[in-house]
Amino acid sequence: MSTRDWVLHVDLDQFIAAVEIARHPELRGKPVVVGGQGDPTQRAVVATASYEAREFGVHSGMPLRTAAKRCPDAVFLPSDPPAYEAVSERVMATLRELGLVVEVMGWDEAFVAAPVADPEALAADIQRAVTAETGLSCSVGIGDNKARAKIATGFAKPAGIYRLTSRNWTEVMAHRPPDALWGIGAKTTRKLAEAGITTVAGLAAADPADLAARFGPTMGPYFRILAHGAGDREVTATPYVPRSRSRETTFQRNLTDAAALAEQVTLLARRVADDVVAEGRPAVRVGVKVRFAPFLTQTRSITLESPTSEAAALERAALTVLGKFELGRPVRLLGVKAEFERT
DNA sequence: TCTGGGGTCCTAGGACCC
DNA sequence: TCTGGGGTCCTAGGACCC
Repeated sequence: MSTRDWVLHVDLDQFIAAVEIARHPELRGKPVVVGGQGDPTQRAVVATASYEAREFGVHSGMPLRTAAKRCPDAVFLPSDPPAYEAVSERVMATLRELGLVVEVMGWDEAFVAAPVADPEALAADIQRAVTAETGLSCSVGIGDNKARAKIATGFAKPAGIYRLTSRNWTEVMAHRPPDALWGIGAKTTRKLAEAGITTVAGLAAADPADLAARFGPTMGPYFRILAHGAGDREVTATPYVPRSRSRETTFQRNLTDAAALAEQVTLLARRVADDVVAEGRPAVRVGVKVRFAPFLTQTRSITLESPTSEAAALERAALTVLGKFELGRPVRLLGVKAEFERT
């Protein structure tokens, strides 16, 4: 076989739980749930559950309280982002040391350019190197573009390798619901069903003009392209430039008092200002998010008169934006966001 | 299932201008 | 002044992803 431009998608298995198990070996084989402060009575959700915990129906995004009901014997651990960040960097460094172009997609996943004749052999090399360096296992999807490589990884888990290309796309994907595609979720799947489209094959055959009318001029036709498994194959190591920085907090007890809300917004704005300074580019917009009990979320924002990285100016702007809300009802979450200039 | 935190991109309406 | 059409900016919300 000749050299081709394969794309590999590398995804660590149960990453956060695996990092915790690696440093607490006595937890291996047990149901482990990581999230929040590790206290299942608090307002927080599951970041990652070990495969043993998933057997009980525990999954990411589930409230810790629910996880504890489903799996009372699970070990609950607090989330420790700096630890995951450090392990993630070692994984990415390992991939680069193999001489690969790596496009990082998050703590636990990356695309890798694979201009090789035997992508399965490279995938196995990657798995061995990652395990040797970190003790963690990963799954690898092989595709003729990024979209297919990403979806392939789902079929490779755990610790496997799977190849998805134009050759087997229809056989593997045609009968599946639209949310099997990367970029289509539950909401769009439901809207598609209302239009009589319930499978990837149905979406691939849909009328682009009809999709545009239902989902907008960009998203509609794009969904059809997704259903064909088409997409770009360019893997770039260019560091990405953030568009925004934000901080938000869900309170353990709802807040109502105006002074307390202003104080919390000020604290969040200070943290955002630190991030803006670290970024080295001024903010052009400031937004505030308020989630009222039980779960109604509103946002307000302003464009700054002039771009700034000054903490005092960002705090003032955030308080001004807070003033645009009709407060008085109990608040469960506050957030502050700074946006940078689009280039 | 009483629903975290940090992001990205798209849509749509109104303001404003020519 | 019974009211066209295009372009851009601002703002709020929605969907999705890790």
